[in-house]
Amino acid sequence: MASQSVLTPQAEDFPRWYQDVVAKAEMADNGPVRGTMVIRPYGYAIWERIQAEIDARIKQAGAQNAYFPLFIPQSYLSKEAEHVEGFSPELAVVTHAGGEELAEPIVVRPTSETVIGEFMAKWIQSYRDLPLLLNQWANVVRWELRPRLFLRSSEFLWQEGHTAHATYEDAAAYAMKIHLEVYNDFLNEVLAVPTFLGIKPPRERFAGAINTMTCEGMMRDGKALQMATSHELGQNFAKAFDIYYQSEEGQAALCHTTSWGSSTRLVGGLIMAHGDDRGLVVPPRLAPIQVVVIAVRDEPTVNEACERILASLKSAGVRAVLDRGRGSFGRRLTDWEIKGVPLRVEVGPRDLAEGVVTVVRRDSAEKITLALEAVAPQVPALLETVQAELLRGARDHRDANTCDVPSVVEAIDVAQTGFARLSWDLVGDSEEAEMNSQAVTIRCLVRADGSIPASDLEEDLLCIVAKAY
RNA sequence: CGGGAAGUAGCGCAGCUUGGUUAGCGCGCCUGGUUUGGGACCAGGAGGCCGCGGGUUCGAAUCCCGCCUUCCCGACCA
Repeated sequence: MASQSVLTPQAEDFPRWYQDVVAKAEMADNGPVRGTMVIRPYGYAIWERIQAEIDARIKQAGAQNAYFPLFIPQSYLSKEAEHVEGFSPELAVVTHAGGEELAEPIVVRPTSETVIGEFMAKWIQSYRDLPLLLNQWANVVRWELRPRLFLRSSEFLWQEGHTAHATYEDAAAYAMKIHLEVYNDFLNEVLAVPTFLGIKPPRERFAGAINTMTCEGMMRDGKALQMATSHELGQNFAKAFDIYYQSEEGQAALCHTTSWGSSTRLVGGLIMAHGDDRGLVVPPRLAPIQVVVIAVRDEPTVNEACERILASLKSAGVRAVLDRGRGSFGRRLTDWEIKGVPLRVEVGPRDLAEGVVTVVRRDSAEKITLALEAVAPQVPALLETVQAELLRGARDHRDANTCDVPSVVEAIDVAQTGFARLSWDLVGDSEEAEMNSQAVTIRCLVRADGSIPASDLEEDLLCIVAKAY
C-alpha cells in the first residue's frame, strides 16, 4: 500500500514530468493534427479563470471587447513589411474554398494587427475618437515546428489588445499601463508568479513593433517563460493601414498604435512555476476548485456532514466540490493532489466523533484540525495564506537562482540552472551568438533599479539571460 | 525543418535479433463480493486492421521501402 510516485519526478526528467501532469491532471490531449491541442474540462476551467481575471483587468484599463474574423486577406499581411516577413514562415494559408481555387489566398490569423488596423482606419475620424481601446479573445494559428501542449501549439487561445492613440506618449503610456496593471498584476496577485519586466532587444521584437515589453517568469527548472507581452507599434501600422485622425487644429495626423497579448501558454506557466512531484499546485485565487470536501467513507452521517460543510463553504464564497466516499481513500487523495486543489477537508467517522475535520494544504502537506463550525469561517483566510506563501516560495526560488555576473562566459554557466544578469554593454553580436549556441538567450533588458527601460538605447542597461521555453 | 529515439488494448511495456497455430503482461475499465483514515483485495469479464501504405515470402507485429505521429536536442516563436 506504500504509494509509489505516479508521475516522473521533476529531478529525473522535467519535460516528462510536465507531460505526465498534463495527462494525469486531465488538462489536455494532443489533437489529431500535429501541433493541435484538445483542452479538457479541467484545463479549460483553469483557462476560464485566467480569462476572467485578465478580462476584468483589461476592462478596468478601459478597453472593450470585440471580435474580428479568423480569415484575413493575404494582401493585408503584406502591407507592413516587417510584419509579413516575421510571420510568413508560420502562416497557415487557405487556397481553396467552395470547391474552387481562391483568387486571393486567405490567411488564418496569426495575430490581428492587420484586420484591426483596417477597421481602425474606418472608425477613427477625429481626435474625439481617440484613444480607441479594443481587445478580443480568439484563437490564432502559427504553424509550429516543435509543439508542446499549452507552451507551443499550432493553434492556441489568447487575448489580443489593440489600441490607437493621438500621440506617441499616450500610446507608450497605455502599453505600459497594460503591462503593469493587467499582466504583471495578474501574474503576481493571481498566478503567484514573480516576474522580471523589461524590453526585448531589437532582434527579438515583435514583427512591426518599435518596442516590445515582456513579463519573464522563472519555472521550477530555472528556465524562463515569456508570460505576456505589450508592444508599442509606433506609426508603422497606422501608415500601412491609413489610420489617420483630424486634430483639434483640423490637421490630418497619423495615429500611434499598440498591441498586447497573453495566451493559453499561461496554463503551461502555471504548471511549471508551482508544480511538484505530486502534481499540479494551483494558487487559490486562480483555482477553479479551491477546496475539495472528502468523505472518508460513503456512509450517511459522513455524507450529511460533508454536505453541510460544502454548503457553508459555498455561502462563504469558496469554490468547493464534494468527493463522496466511493473508491479507496488513498486513491482519491492522490487524484486531487495531481489536480493541485489548494485545500482538502477530510471528513471521517473519527473526526466527526470529536466534532472536528482535518484540513490539508496541497502546497505544504500541512494538516490542520478544525472544529466543524470553524471550517467555513477560517478557510478563506487559509486560502489567502496559501496564496501568499506560493508567491513567496516562487520569489525565493527565482531570487536564489538569479545571479549577477561580470562576463558572458559566467552568464552561460549560470544560465544552465537559472537566470544571469549582466551589463548589456558586454553583449555584442559575437557574444550573443556564443550564448545562443548554448541555447541561452537574452530574455529582456532592464534598468539597474529593475524598472522598464523606454528604449534599448538607454545607457547602463542590464540584460537577463537564460534558457527559455 | 536538421540530428537522435520510439509507435503493439485507455496508459505503461514484453514479443521482433533467428518470420510459423488463438499476440502476451502490469495498471486502468465492466460484473459480483469483501473493503474504505495515503494509489485495497478476490473471482469472473470486455477490450487489438501490432501507426498507415506498399514490397519480399507459402506465411509478416517480426525483414525491406515510403509516409504519418509522438518524445528528446537544435534553429523559430506567445
